[in-house]
Amino acid sequence: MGEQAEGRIADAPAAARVSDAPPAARIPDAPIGARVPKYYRLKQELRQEIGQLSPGMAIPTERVLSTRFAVSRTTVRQALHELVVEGQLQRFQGRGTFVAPPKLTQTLQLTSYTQDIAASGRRPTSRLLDAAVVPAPSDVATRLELRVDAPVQRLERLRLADDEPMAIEAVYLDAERFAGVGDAMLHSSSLYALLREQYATVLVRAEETIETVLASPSEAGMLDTGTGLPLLLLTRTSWDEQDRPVEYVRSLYRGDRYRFVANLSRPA
Amino acid sequence: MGEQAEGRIADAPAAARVSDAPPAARIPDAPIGARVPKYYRLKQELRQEIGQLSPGMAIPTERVLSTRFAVSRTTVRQALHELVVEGQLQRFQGRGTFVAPPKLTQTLQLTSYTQDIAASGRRPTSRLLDAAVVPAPSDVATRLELRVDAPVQRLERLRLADDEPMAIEAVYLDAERFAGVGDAMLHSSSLYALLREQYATVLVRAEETIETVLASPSEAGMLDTGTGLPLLLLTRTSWDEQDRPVEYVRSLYRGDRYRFVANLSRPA
DNA sequence: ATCCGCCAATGGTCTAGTCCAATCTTGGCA
DNA sequence: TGCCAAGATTGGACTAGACCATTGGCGGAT
Repeated sequence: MGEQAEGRIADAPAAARVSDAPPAARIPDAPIGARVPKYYRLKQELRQEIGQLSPGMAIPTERVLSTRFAVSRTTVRQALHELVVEGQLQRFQGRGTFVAPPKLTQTLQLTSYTQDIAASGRRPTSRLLDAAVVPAPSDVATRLELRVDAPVQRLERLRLADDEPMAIEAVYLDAERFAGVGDAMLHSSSLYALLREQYATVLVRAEETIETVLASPSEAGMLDTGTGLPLLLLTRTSWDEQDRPVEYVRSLYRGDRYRFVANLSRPA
Repeated sequence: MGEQAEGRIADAPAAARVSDAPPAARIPDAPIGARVPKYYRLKQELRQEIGQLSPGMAIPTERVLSTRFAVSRTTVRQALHELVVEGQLQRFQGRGTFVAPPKLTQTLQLTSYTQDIAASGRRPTSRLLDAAVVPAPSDVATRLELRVDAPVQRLERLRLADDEPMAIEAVYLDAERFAGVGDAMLHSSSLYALLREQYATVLVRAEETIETVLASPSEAGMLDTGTGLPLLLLTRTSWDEQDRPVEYVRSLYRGDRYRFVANLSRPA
Protein backbone atom coordinates (compact mmCIF):
# COMPACT_ATOMS: atom_id res chain seq x y z
CA MET A 1 0.00 0.00 0.00
CA GLY A 2 3.01 2.20 0.29
CA GLU A 3 3.55 2.54 -3.43
CA GLN A 4 4.03 6.05 -4.62
CA ALA A 5 7.58 6.19 -5.75
CA GLU A 6 6.97 4.44 -9.03
CA GLY A 7 3.80 4.50 -11.03
CA ARG A 8 3.46 8.23 -10.72
CA ILE A 9 1.57 9.86 -13.44
CA ALA A 10 3.79 11.43 -15.99
CA ASP A 11 7.14 10.49 -14.60
CA ALA A 12 9.66 10.23 -17.36
CA PRO A 13 11.04 6.71 -17.52
CA ALA A 14 14.21 8.61 -16.75
CA ALA A 15 16.76 6.66 -14.80
CA ALA A 16 15.95 3.15 -15.94
CA ARG A 17 19.59 2.82 -16.79
CA VAL A 18 22.37 0.41 -16.12
CA SER A 19 24.97 1.26 -13.59
CA ASP A 20 28.02 -0.48 -14.96
CA ALA A 21 30.81 0.25 -12.53
CA PRO A 22 30.07 -0.90 -8.98
CA PRO A 23 33.11 0.65 -7.26
CA ALA A 24 32.72 4.19 -8.52
CA ALA A 25 28.99 4.73 -8.54
CA ARG A 26 28.34 7.58 -10.88
CA ILE A 27 25.33 9.74 -11.37
CA PRO A 28 23.59 8.91 -14.61
CA ASP A 29 23.96 11.46 -17.36
CA ALA A 30 21.02 13.54 -18.29
CA PRO A 31 19.00 12.12 -21.17
CA ILE A 32 19.46 14.04 -24.37
CA GLY A 33 17.14 16.99 -24.62
CA ALA A 34 16.08 16.83 -21.01
CA ARG A 35 17.61 19.23 -18.55
CA VAL A 36 17.62 17.29 -15.32
CA PRO A 37 19.48 18.82 -12.38
CA LYS A 38 22.25 16.84 -10.80
CA TYR A 39 20.52 16.69 -7.42
CA TYR A 40 17.46 15.19 -9.08
CA ARG A 41 19.46 12.42 -10.71
CA LEU A 42 21.15 11.76 -7.40
CA LYS A 43 17.76 11.62 -5.74
CA GLN A 44 16.52 9.01 -8.20
CA GLU A 45 19.70 7.01 -7.69
CA LEU A 46 19.29 7.11 -3.93
CA ARG A 47 15.60 6.27 -4.17
CA GLN A 48 16.57 3.10 -5.96
CA GLU A 49 19.06 2.12 -3.29
CA ILE A 50 16.63 2.95 -0.51
CA GLY A 51 14.10 0.64 -2.09
CA GLN A 52 16.38 -2.29 -1.26
CA LEU A 53 16.56 -1.41 2.43
CA SER A 54 14.14 -1.87 5.33
CA PRO A 55 12.64 0.93 7.40
CA GLY A 56 14.92 2.01 10.20
CA MET A 57 18.16 1.12 8.43
CA ALA A 58 20.80 3.82 8.22
CA ILE A 59 22.15 5.20 4.95
CA PRO A 60 25.61 6.72 4.47
CA THR A 61 26.31 10.16 5.86
CA GLU A 62 26.07 13.29 3.78
CA ARG A 63 29.83 13.66 3.66
CA VAL A 64 30.33 10.09 2.52
CA LEU A 65 27.72 10.43 -0.21
CA SER A 66 29.32 13.69 -1.22
CA THR A 67 32.65 12.04 -1.96
CA ARG A 68 31.15 8.81 -3.28
CA PHE A 69 29.15 10.64 -5.96
CA ALA A 70 31.67 13.43 -6.42
CA VAL A 71 29.19 16.24 -5.75
CA SER A 72 29.12 18.94 -3.11
CA ARG A 73 27.47 18.32 0.20
CA THR A 74 24.91 20.98 -0.71
CA THR A 75 23.77 18.92 -3.67
CA VAL A 76 23.55 15.78 -1.53
CA ARG A 77 21.50 17.68 1.01
CA GLN A 78 19.07 18.91 -1.63
CA ALA A 79 18.51 15.34 -2.84
CA LEU A 80 18.12 14.03 0.70
CA HIS A 81 15.77 16.87 1.60
CA GLU A 82 13.37 15.92 -1.17
CA LEU A 83 13.43 12.29 -0.13
CA VAL A 84 12.64 13.39 3.41
CA VAL A 85 9.75 15.49 2.18
CA GLU A 86 8.44 12.51 0.24
CA GLY A 87 8.51 10.39 3.36
CA GLN A 88 11.26 8.04 2.17
CA LEU A 89 13.91 9.11 4.65
CA GLN A 90 14.13 10.53 8.15
CA ARG A 91 17.05 12.60 9.35
CA PHE A 92 18.18 13.16 12.93
CA GLN A 93 20.81 15.71 13.82
CA GLY A 94 23.75 14.03 15.49
CA ARG A 95 22.54 10.53 14.64
CA GLY A 96 22.22 10.07 10.93
CA THR A 97 19.77 9.44 8.12
CA PHE A 98 17.47 6.44 8.10
CA VAL A 99 14.93 4.75 5.85
CA ALA A 100 11.42 5.87 6.88
CA PRO A 101 8.48 3.57 7.51
CA PRO A 102 5.58 3.79 5.02
CA LYS A 103 2.96 6.51 5.27
CA LEU A 104 -0.10 5.99 7.45
CA THR A 105 -3.60 6.51 6.14
CA GLN A 106 -6.08 8.56 8.15
CA THR A 107 -9.76 8.56 7.29
CA LEU A 108 -11.74 11.76 7.04
CA GLN A 109 -14.90 10.98 8.92
CA LEU A 110 -17.13 12.45 11.56
CA THR A 111 -15.99 10.22 14.37
CA SER A 112 -13.76 10.79 17.32
CA TYR A 113 -10.02 10.70 17.06
CA THR A 114 -9.87 8.06 19.77
CA GLN A 115 -12.12 5.70 17.83
CA ASP A 116 -10.23 6.33 14.60
CA ILE A 117 -6.83 5.45 15.94
CA ALA A 118 -8.05 2.51 17.98
CA ALA A 119 -9.74 1.17 14.85
CA SER A 120 -6.38 1.22 13.10
CA GLY A 121 -4.87 -0.87 15.87
CA ARG A 122 -2.82 1.84 17.51
CA ARG A 123 -2.95 3.37 20.95
CA PRO A 124 -4.37 6.91 20.93
CA THR A 125 -3.32 9.47 23.52
CA SER A 126 -3.52 13.25 23.79
CA ARG A 127 -1.59 15.93 25.59
CA LEU A 128 -3.60 19.01 26.43
CA LEU A 129 -1.37 21.93 25.54
CA ASP A 130 -3.74 24.74 26.31
CA ALA A 131 -7.33 25.36 27.36
CA ALA A 132 -8.45 28.97 27.55
CA VAL A 133 -11.40 31.19 26.83
CA VAL A 134 -10.32 33.84 24.35
CA PRO A 135 -12.01 36.50 22.21
CA ALA A 136 -12.87 35.01 18.84
CA PRO A 137 -10.56 36.00 15.98
CA SER A 138 -12.40 36.92 12.82
CA ASP A 139 -12.01 33.59 11.07
CA VAL A 140 -13.18 31.64 14.10
CA ALA A 141 -16.11 34.01 14.58
CA THR A 142 -17.13 33.57 10.96
CA ARG A 143 -17.07 29.79 11.08
CA LEU A 144 -18.95 29.57 14.38
CA GLU A 145 -21.39 32.33 13.37
CA LEU A 146 -20.46 34.48 16.35
CA ARG A 147 -19.46 38.13 16.72
CA VAL A 148 -15.78 38.90 16.49
CA ASP A 149 -14.33 38.91 20.02
CA ALA A 150 -17.20 36.83 21.38
CA PRO A 151 -15.79 34.46 24.01
CA VAL A 152 -14.72 31.13 22.56
CA GLN A 153 -13.19 28.14 24.26
CA ARG A 154 -9.89 27.16 22.70
CA LEU A 155 -8.56 23.65 23.29
CA GLU A 156 -5.13 22.87 21.97
CA ARG A 157 -3.95 19.29 21.98
CA LEU A 158 -1.06 17.24 20.75
CA ARG A 159 -2.40 14.01 19.33
CA LEU A 160 -0.26 10.91 19.63
CA ALA A 161 -0.55 7.40 18.27
CA ASP A 162 1.59 4.78 19.95
CA ASP A 163 3.37 7.70 21.64
CA GLU A 164 4.45 9.15 18.31
CA PRO A 165 3.35 12.77 17.75
CA MET A 166 0.75 12.71 14.99
CA ALA A 167 -0.94 16.10 14.88
CA ILE A 168 -1.33 19.43 16.58
CA GLU A 169 -4.99 20.25 16.96
CA ALA A 170 -6.75 23.45 18.00
CA VAL A 171 -10.51 23.30 18.62
CA TYR A 172 -12.74 26.35 19.06
CA LEU A 173 -16.21 26.22 20.63
CA ASP A 174 -18.76 28.83 21.63
CA ALA A 175 -17.79 29.50 25.26
CA GLU A 176 -21.30 30.51 26.26
CA ARG A 177 -23.09 27.55 24.79
CA PHE A 178 -20.47 25.11 26.05
CA ALA A 179 -19.65 26.74 29.37
CA GLY A 180 -17.20 24.75 31.43
CA VAL A 181 -16.07 22.52 28.63
CA GLY A 182 -12.49 23.64 29.15
CA ASP A 183 -12.40 22.43 32.74
CA ALA A 184 -14.19 19.24 31.83
CA MET A 185 -11.57 18.46 29.21
CA LEU A 186 -8.88 18.51 31.87
CA HIS A 187 -10.21 15.16 33.06
CA SER A 188 -11.69 13.80 29.89
CA SER A 189 -10.05 12.71 26.71
CA SER A 190 -12.90 12.62 24.25
CA LEU A 191 -14.47 15.95 23.33
CA TYR A 192 -17.17 14.29 21.26
CA ALA A 193 -18.23 12.10 24.19
CA LEU A 194 -18.34 15.17 26.39
CA LEU A 195 -20.48 17.10 23.91
CA ARG A 196 -22.88 14.21 23.64
CA GLU A 197 -23.18 13.41 27.32
CA GLN A 198 -22.91 16.82 28.97
CA TYR A 199 -24.28 19.13 26.33
CA ALA A 200 -26.68 16.82 24.45
CA THR A 201 -24.99 17.83 21.22
CA VAL A 202 -24.39 15.44 18.37
CA LEU A 203 -22.47 16.36 15.28
CA VAL A 204 -24.11 15.27 12.06
CA ARG A 205 -22.29 17.12 9.29
CA ALA A 206 -18.86 18.65 8.72
CA GLU A 207 -16.84 20.40 6.06
CA GLU A 208 -13.15 19.67 5.99
CA THR A 209 -10.48 21.39 3.91
CA ILE A 210 -7.00 20.08 3.23
CA GLU A 211 -4.01 22.05 2.09
CA THR A 212 -0.25 22.11 2.29
CA VAL A 213 1.62 24.43 4.66
CA LEU A 214 5.15 24.40 6.06
CA ALA A 215 6.23 23.68 9.61
CA SER A 216 7.30 26.62 11.76
CA PRO A 217 10.20 25.90 14.10
CA SER A 218 7.96 25.34 17.11
CA GLU A 219 5.47 23.23 15.18
CA ALA A 220 8.39 21.21 13.87
CA GLY A 221 9.61 20.77 17.43
CA MET A 222 6.28 19.47 18.66
CA LEU A 223 5.79 17.12 15.74
CA ASP A 224 9.36 15.91 15.97
CA THR A 225 10.16 16.90 12.41
CA GLY A 226 12.12 19.60 10.61
CA THR A 227 11.39 23.26 10.10
CA GLY A 228 10.10 23.91 6.62
CA LEU A 229 8.83 20.41 6.00
CA PRO A 230 5.37 20.25 4.41
CA LEU A 231 2.47 19.69 6.74
CA LEU A 232 -1.11 18.94 5.87
CA LEU A 233 -3.43 21.51 7.39
CA LEU A 234 -6.95 20.17 7.95
CA THR A 235 -9.62 22.70 8.78
CA ARG A 236 -12.96 21.37 9.93
CA THR A 237 -16.28 22.99 10.75
CA SER A 238 -18.95 20.72 12.25
CA TRP A 239 -22.69 21.24 12.63
CA ASP A 240 -25.27 19.70 14.96
CA GLU A 241 -28.75 18.36 14.20
CA GLN A 242 -30.19 21.87 14.22
CA ASP A 243 -27.59 22.88 11.66
CA ARG A 244 -25.80 25.16 14.11
CA PRO A 245 -22.00 25.28 13.86
CA VAL A 246 -20.50 23.63 16.92
CA GLU A 247 -16.77 23.28 16.49
CA TYR A 248 -14.04 24.77 14.36
CA VAL A 249 -10.86 22.72 14.29
CA ARG A 250 -7.42 23.21 12.79
CA SER A 251 -5.16 20.18 12.68
CA LEU A 252 -1.60 19.93 11.46
CA TYR A 253 -0.30 16.56 10.33
CA ARG A 254 3.14 15.64 9.07
CA GLY A 255 2.86 15.40 5.29
CA ASP A 256 5.65 12.86 5.12
CA ARG A 257 3.90 10.47 7.53
CA TYR A 258 0.23 10.68 6.67
CA ARG A 259 -2.19 10.51 3.79
CA PHE A 260 -5.93 11.05 4.04
CA VAL A 261 -8.88 9.25 2.57
CA ALA A 262 -12.41 10.52 2.04
CA ASN A 263 -15.50 8.55 1.07
CA LEU A 264 -17.72 10.25 -1.45
CA SER A 265 -21.24 9.48 -2.53
CA ARG A 266 -23.43 10.74 -5.33
CA PRO A 267 -24.80 14.21 -4.66
CA ALA A 268 -28.53 14.27 -4.03
CA MET B 1 33.25 34.44 12.20
CA GLY B 2 30.54 33.38 14.54
CA GLU B 3 27.88 36.03 14.90
CA GLN B 4 28.14 38.64 12.24
CA ALA B 5 26.35 41.94 12.37
CA GLU B 6 22.63 41.44 12.08
CA GLY B 7 20.96 42.96 9.09
CA ARG B 8 17.46 44.30 9.13
CA ILE B 9 15.96 41.03 10.22
CA ALA B 10 14.19 41.48 13.49
CA ASP B 11 15.41 39.20 16.19
CA ALA B 12 13.30 36.21 16.94
CA PRO B 13 9.98 37.49 18.18
CA ALA B 14 9.29 33.95 19.39
CA ALA B 15 6.41 35.36 21.41
CA ALA B 16 3.02 33.73 21.16
CA ARG B 17 2.46 35.06 17.70
CA VAL B 18 -0.91 34.02 16.43
CA SER B 19 1.18 32.68 13.61
CA ASP B 20 0.58 34.06 10.21
CA ALA B 21 -0.60 31.69 7.56
CA PRO B 22 -1.97 33.00 4.27
CA PRO B 23 -5.73 32.67 4.70
CA ALA B 24 -6.05 33.06 8.44
CA ALA B 25 -4.40 32.39 11.75
CA ARG B 26 -2.58 29.13 12.20
CA ILE B 27 -2.17 27.24 15.40
CA PRO B 28 -0.42 29.39 17.98
CA ASP B 29 3.28 28.92 18.44
CA ALA B 30 4.19 27.51 21.79
CA PRO B 31 7.25 29.25 23.17
CA ILE B 32 9.04 26.01 23.85
CA GLY B 33 12.70 26.39 23.04
CA ALA B 34 12.78 26.47 19.29
CA ARG B 35 15.85 27.91 17.66
CA VAL B 36 14.95 30.23 14.83
CA PRO B 37 17.22 30.11 11.77
CA LYS B 38 18.07 33.31 9.96
CA TYR B 39 16.29 32.26 6.77
CA TYR B 40 13.14 31.71 8.80
CA ARG B 41 13.22 35.18 10.29
CA LEU B 42 13.82 36.59 6.83
CA LYS B 43 10.87 34.59 5.56
CA GLN B 44 8.59 36.03 8.24
CA GLU B 45 9.86 39.53 7.46
CA LEU B 46 9.17 39.04 3.76
CA ARG B 47 5.78 37.52 4.44
CA GLN B 48 4.83 40.69 6.24
CA GLU B 49 5.93 42.89 3.36
CA ILE B 50 4.19 40.67 0.83
CA GLY B 51 0.97 41.07 2.77
CA GLN B 52 0.92 44.73 1.82
CA LEU B 53 1.17 44.00 -1.90
CA SER B 54 -1.32 42.82 -4.49
CA PRO B 55 -1.08 39.61 -6.49
CA GLY B 56 1.07 40.02 -9.56
CA MET B 57 3.30 42.72 -8.13
CA ALA B 58 7.03 42.16 -8.31
CA ILE B 59 9.30 41.99 -5.27
CA PRO B 60 13.01 42.86 -5.24
CA THR B 61 15.48 40.49 -6.84
CA GLU B 62 17.41 37.93 -4.85
CA ARG B 63 20.61 39.91 -5.17
CA VAL B 64 18.97 43.08 -3.94
CA LEU B 65 17.41 41.33 -0.95
CA SER B 66 20.74 39.71 -0.24
CA THR B 67 22.48 43.07 0.19
CA ARG B 68 19.49 44.79 1.80
CA PHE B 69 19.29 42.22 4.60
CA ALA B 70 23.01 41.50 4.68
CA VAL B 71 22.64 37.77 4.19
CA SER B 72 23.95 35.49 1.50
CA ARG B 73 21.92 34.89 -1.60
CA THR B 74 21.59 31.24 -0.58
CA THR B 75 19.76 32.29 2.57
CA VAL B 76 17.48 34.59 0.60
CA ARG B 77 16.72 31.75 -1.80
CA GLN B 78 15.83 29.41 1.05
CA ALA B 79 13.38 31.95 2.44
CA LEU B 80 11.88 32.64 -0.98
CA HIS B 81 11.64 28.94 -1.71
CA GLU B 82 9.47 28.34 1.33
CA LEU B 83 7.22 31.25 0.45
CA VAL B 84 6.86 29.78 -3.03
CA VAL B 85 5.95 26.40 -1.56
CA GLU B 86 3.36 28.08 0.63
CA GLY B 87 1.79 29.71 -2.38
CA GLN B 88 2.69 33.27 -1.44
CA LEU B 89 5.16 33.92 -4.23
CA GLN B 90 5.78 32.80 -7.79
CA ARG B 91 9.21 32.85 -9.36
CA PHE B 92 10.06 32.97 -13.06
CA GLN B 93 13.58 32.49 -14.32
CA GLY B 94 14.73 35.56 -16.19
CA ARG B 95 11.75 37.64 -15.13
CA GLY B 96 11.62 37.93 -11.37
CA THR B 97 9.60 37.04 -8.30
CA PHE B 98 5.97 38.07 -7.92
CA VAL B 99 3.21 37.98 -5.35
CA ALA B 100 0.99 34.94 -6.03
CA PRO B 101 -2.81 34.99 -6.23
CA PRO B 102 -4.66 33.21 -3.40
CA LYS B 103 -5.17 29.46 -3.42
CA LEU B 104 -8.20 28.00 -5.17
CA THR B 105 -10.53 25.59 -3.44
CA GLN B 106 -11.55 22.41 -5.19
CA THR B 107 -14.40 20.28 -3.85
CA LEU B 108 -14.06 16.55 -3.49
CA GLN B 109 -17.30 15.26 -4.92
CA LEU B 110 -18.54 12.64 -7.29
CA THR B 111 -19.30 14.98 -10.16
CA SER B 112 -17.55 15.67 -13.39
CA TYR B 113 -14.57 17.94 -13.61
CA THR B 114 -16.33 20.02 -16.22
CA GLN B 115 -19.27 20.71 -13.91
CA ASP B 116 -17.00 21.47 -10.98
CA ILE B 117 -14.97 24.09 -12.73
CA ALA B 118 -17.91 25.66 -14.48
CA ALA B 119 -19.67 25.90 -11.13
CA SER B 120 -16.74 27.91 -9.82
CA GLY B 121 -17.12 30.36 -12.68
CA ARG B 122 -14.09 29.31 -14.67
CA ARG B 123 -13.72 27.82 -18.12
CA PRO B 124 -12.77 24.14 -18.04
CA THR B 125 -10.74 22.57 -20.83
CA SER B 126 -8.69 19.41 -21.22
CA ARG B 127 -5.80 18.30 -23.34
CA LEU B 128 -5.70 14.59 -24.04
CA LEU B 129 -2.07 13.59 -23.53
CA ASP B 130 -2.41 9.89 -24.10
CA ALA B 131 -5.04 7.23 -24.70
CA ALA B 132 -3.86 3.64 -24.88
CA VAL B 133 -4.85 0.15 -23.89
CA VAL B 134 -2.14 -1.26 -21.67
CA PRO B 135 -1.66 -4.31 -19.42
CA ALA B 136 -2.80 -3.46 -15.92
CA PRO B 137 -0.02 -2.79 -13.41
CA SER B 138 -0.58 -4.47 -10.09
CA ASP B 139 -1.99 -1.45 -8.26
CA VAL B 140 -4.45 -0.70 -11.06
CA ALA B 141 -5.48 -4.35 -11.26
CA THR B 142 -6.10 -4.42 -7.52
CA ARG B 143 -8.26 -1.33 -7.51
CA LEU B 144 -10.30 -2.41 -10.52
CA GLU B 145 -10.51 -6.02 -9.32
CA LEU B 146 -8.90 -7.36 -12.47
CA ARG B 147 -6.02 -9.75 -13.10
CA VAL B 148 -2.58 -8.22 -13.37
CA ASP B 149 -1.85 -7.52 -17.04
CA ALA B 150 -5.54 -7.57 -17.95
CA PRO B 151 -6.12 -4.95 -20.67
CA VAL B 152 -7.03 -1.56 -19.22
CA GLN B 153 -7.77 1.69 -21.00
CA ARG B 154 -5.50 4.48 -19.83
CA LEU B 155 -6.55 8.07 -20.44
CA GLU B 156 -4.09 10.76 -19.54
CA ARG B 157 -5.25 14.35 -19.59
CA LEU B 158 -4.00 17.77 -18.65
CA ARG B 159 -6.80 19.65 -16.96
CA LEU B 160 -6.97 23.40 -17.42
CA ALA B 161 -9.11 26.12 -15.90
CA ASP B 162 -9.14 29.43 -17.74
CA ASP B 163 -6.22 28.04 -19.75
CA GLU B 164 -4.09 27.65 -16.64
CA PRO B 165 -2.75 24.12 -16.08
CA MET B 166 -4.51 22.76 -13.02
CA ALA B 167 -3.85 19.05 -12.82
CA ILE B 168 -2.42 16.04 -14.58
CA GLU B 169 -4.90 13.21 -14.52
CA ALA B 170 -4.58 9.53 -15.42
CA VAL B 171 -7.75 7.43 -15.57
CA TYR B 172 -7.81 3.64 -15.82
CA LEU B 173 -10.85 1.65 -16.93
CA ASP B 174 -11.50 -2.01 -17.70
CA ALA B 175 -10.78 -2.14 -21.44
CA GLU B 176 -13.13 -5.06 -22.04
CA ARG B 177 -16.12 -3.64 -20.24
CA PHE B 178 -15.60 -0.19 -21.73
CA ALA B 179 -14.41 -1.19 -25.18
CA GLY B 180 -13.85 1.77 -27.46
CA VAL B 181 -13.91 4.37 -24.74
CA GLY B 182 -10.46 5.53 -25.75
CA ASP B 183 -11.52 6.40 -29.28
CA ALA B 184 -14.70 7.98 -28.02
CA MET B 185 -12.75 10.27 -25.74
CA LEU B 186 -10.90 11.66 -28.74
CA HIS B 187 -14.06 13.57 -29.60
CA SER B 188 -15.65 13.94 -26.21
CA SER B 189 -14.57 15.92 -23.23
CA SER B 190 -16.61 14.43 -20.42
CA LEU B 191 -15.82 10.86 -19.44
CA TYR B 192 -18.70 10.71 -16.99
CA ALA B 193 -21.21 11.74 -19.67
CA LEU B 194 -19.75 9.09 -21.95
CA LEU B 195 -20.03 6.40 -19.30
CA ARG B 196 -23.62 7.34 -18.63
CA GLU B 197 -24.78 7.67 -22.20
CA GLN B 198 -22.77 5.00 -23.99
CA TYR B 199 -22.20 2.44 -21.28
CA ALA B 200 -25.21 2.98 -19.02
CA THR B 201 -22.89 3.29 -16.08
CA VAL B 202 -23.44 5.69 -13.24
CA LEU B 203 -20.98 6.21 -10.44
CA VAL B 204 -22.53 6.26 -7.00
CA ARG B 205 -19.61 5.97 -4.57
CA ALA B 206 -15.93 6.74 -4.50
CA GLU B 207 -12.94 6.63 -2.21
CA GLU B 208 -10.40 9.38 -2.57
CA THR B 209 -6.99 9.63 -0.94
CA ILE B 210 -4.88 12.76 -0.66
CA GLU B 211 -1.18 12.98 0.00
CA THR B 212 1.82 15.14 -0.68
CA VAL B 213 4.39 14.28 -3.35
CA LEU B 214 7.03 16.32 -5.17
CA ALA B 215 7.03 17.38 -8.79
CA SER B 216 9.35 15.55 -11.16
CA PRO B 217 10.93 17.71 -13.87
CA SER B 218 8.42 16.59 -16.50
CA GLU B 219 5.43 17.04 -14.19
CA ALA B 220 6.76 20.44 -13.20
CA GLY B 221 7.01 21.35 -16.87
CA MET B 222 3.42 20.40 -17.62
CA LEU B 223 2.02 22.13 -14.56
CA ASP B 224 4.14 25.21 -15.20
CA THR B 225 5.82 25.03 -11.81
CA GLY B 226 9.20 24.11 -10.38
CA THR B 227 10.85 20.74 -9.92
CA GLY B 228 10.62 19.61 -6.34
CA LEU B 229 7.62 21.72 -5.43
CA PRO B 230 4.96 19.87 -3.42
CA LEU B 231 2.01 18.51 -5.34
CA LEU B 232 -1.18 17.05 -3.98
CA LEU B 233 -1.72 13.53 -5.30
CA LEU B 234 -5.39 12.53 -5.35
CA THR B 235 -6.15 8.87 -5.91
CA ARG B 236 -9.75 7.95 -6.58
CA THR B 237 -11.56 4.65 -7.02
CA SER B 238 -15.23 4.86 -8.07
CA TRP B 239 -17.96 2.24 -7.98
CA ASP B 240 -21.23 1.89 -9.91
CA GLU B 241 -24.70 0.97 -8.66
CA GLN B 242 -23.82 -2.73 -8.62
CA ASP B 243 -20.80 -1.90 -6.47
CA ARG B 244 -18.36 -2.82 -9.20
CA PRO B 245 -15.20 -0.69 -9.44
CA VAL B 246 -15.34 1.40 -12.61
CA GLU B 247 -12.50 3.87 -12.64
CA TYR B 248 -9.18 4.36 -10.93
CA VAL B 249 -7.85 7.89 -11.20
CA ARG B 250 -4.64 9.56 -10.16
CA SER B 251 -4.55 13.36 -10.26
CA LEU B 252 -1.70 15.71 -9.48
CA TYR B 253 -2.50 19.25 -8.40
CA ARG B 254 -0.13 22.05 -7.56
CA GLY B 255 0.00 22.25 -3.78
CA ASP B 256 0.75 25.96 -3.86
CA ARG B 257 -2.36 26.73 -5.91
CA TYR B 258 -5.08 24.44 -4.61
CA ARG B 259 -6.74 23.30 -1.44
CA PHE B 260 -9.44 20.66 -1.23
CA VAL B 261 -12.67 20.46 0.68
CA ALA B 262 -14.70 17.39 1.60
CA ASN B 263 -18.18 17.22 3.06
CA LEU B 264 -18.64 14.64 5.77
CA SER B 265 -21.78 13.25 7.32
CA ARG B 266 -22.44 11.07 10.33
CA PRO B 267 -21.62 7.43 9.70
CA ALA B 268 -24.66 5.17 9.66
C1' DA C 1 30.35 -1.70 38.09
C1' DT C 2 28.55 2.88 37.50
C1' DC C 3 28.55 7.43 36.47
C1' DC C 4 30.06 11.53 34.11
C1' DG C 5 32.53 14.47 31.09
C1' DC C 6 35.01 14.88 26.96
C1' DC C 7 35.14 14.40 22.07
C1' DA C 8 34.30 12.82 17.51
C1' DA C 9 30.69 12.38 14.18
C1' DT C 10 26.30 13.70 12.51
C1' DG C 11 22.99 16.75 10.34
C1' DG C 12 21.67 22.12 10.30
C1' DT C 13 22.88 26.67 8.92
C1' DC C 14 25.35 30.05 6.42
C1' DT C 15 28.82 32.31 3.42
C1' DA C 16 30.80 33.95 -0.95
C1' DG C 17 31.42 32.99 -4.89
C1' DT C 18 30.85 30.65 -10.15
C1' DC C 19 28.48 29.33 -14.12
C1' DC C 20 24.09 28.45 -16.65
C1' DA C 21 19.38 29.25 -18.75
C1' DA C 22 15.60 32.08 -19.57
C1' DT C 23 13.95 36.64 -20.28
C1' DC C 24 13.78 41.46 -21.24
C1' DT C 25 15.90 45.64 -23.13
C1' DT C 26 18.26 48.11 -26.35
C1' DG C 27 20.09 49.64 -30.45
C1' DG C 28 21.26 48.91 -35.11
C1' DC C 29 19.77 47.50 -39.54
C1' DA C 30 16.66 46.62 -43.38
C1' DT D 1 8.23 50.63 -39.07
C1' DG D 2 9.64 46.21 -38.11
C1' DC D 3 12.91 42.85 -36.95
C1' DC D 4 16.76 40.67 -34.92
C1' DA D 5 21.20 40.26 -32.57
C1' DA D 6 23.77 41.47 -28.47
C1' DG D 7 23.99 42.46 -23.86
C1' DA D 8 22.15 42.99 -19.26
C1' DT D 9 19.34 41.01 -15.74
C1' DT D 10 16.85 37.52 -13.59
C1' DG D 11 16.31 33.11 -11.14
C1' DG D 12 18.47 28.03 -11.09
C1' DA D 13 22.26 25.05 -10.05
C1' DC D 14 26.43 24.06 -7.93
C1' DT D 15 30.88 24.37 -5.34
C1' DA D 16 34.07 24.45 -1.27
C1' DG D 17 34.30 25.59 2.93
C1' DA D 18 33.08 27.31 7.83
C1' DC D 19 30.76 27.05 12.24
C1' DC D 20 26.95 25.32 15.22
C1' DA D 21 23.86 21.94 17.95
C1' DT D 22 22.84 17.38 19.00
C1' DT D 23 24.08 12.80 19.75
C1' DG D 24 26.42 8.83 21.28
C1' DG D 25 30.54 6.37 22.42
C1' DC D 26 34.81 6.02 25.05
C1' DG D 27 37.59 6.44 28.92
C1' DG D 28 38.60 7.90 33.39
C1' DA D 29 37.08 8.81 38.07
C1' DT D 30 34.36 7.27 41.72
